[in-house]
Amino acid sequence: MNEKLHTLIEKLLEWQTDPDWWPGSSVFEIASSAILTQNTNWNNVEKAMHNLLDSGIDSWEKLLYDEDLEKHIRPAGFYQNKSRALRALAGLFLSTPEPTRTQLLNLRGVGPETADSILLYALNKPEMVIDAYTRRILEKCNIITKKCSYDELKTMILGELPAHYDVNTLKRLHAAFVEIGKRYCKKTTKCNCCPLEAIKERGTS
DNA sequence: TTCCGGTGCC
DNA sequence: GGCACTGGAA
Repeated sequence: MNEKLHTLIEKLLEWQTDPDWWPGSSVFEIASSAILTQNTNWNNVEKAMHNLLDSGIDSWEKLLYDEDLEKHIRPAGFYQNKSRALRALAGLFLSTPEPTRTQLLNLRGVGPETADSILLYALNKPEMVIDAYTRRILEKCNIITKKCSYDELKTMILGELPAHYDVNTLKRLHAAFVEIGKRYCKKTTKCNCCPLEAIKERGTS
């Protein structure tokens, strides 16, 4: 039990963020954008998604056989890696509509964060997403160090959640991390206007 | 550790 | 012109 982390999570859950904040109206759109957003500004992801949808690519089958996939997703960057990952994901979803975490992780270009994003937001499975925002906020609050692995951090956070947490709680918690990360906890800015500042200043427990 | 990468902000 | 952006692979 980490008192400081527990308090921070309680605080974040008080935000009452929208559990359905992740843009996209289908499993295809949500899961595809999870690939596209890897280390990339969301603004660029939207451009890539619009290119796909404007070209009539709105299903795994169409994406799999689209010869211009690289061109369409170009604005999202890393387009060679991401187009390969998208095709791999399309193949998996076409054969298995509800893939497991292990199946997702076996795809080249799908790591733990992308897998958890797809499971939580596209398939409504109870997984916690650990992203750059989550990590940065917890580092600046002196709750973790850089050495903390993805799985360690995920386990740590799940251990502080209310006993009967559900999928929407996980979505709202991650949404709150993203919100704080985007608005206050920038990489190069200070913490003095952050709503979590009080927690940061509190000593480690 | 380094590479993949276009976009927007400073 | 420099750098950050909801990562992942080798």
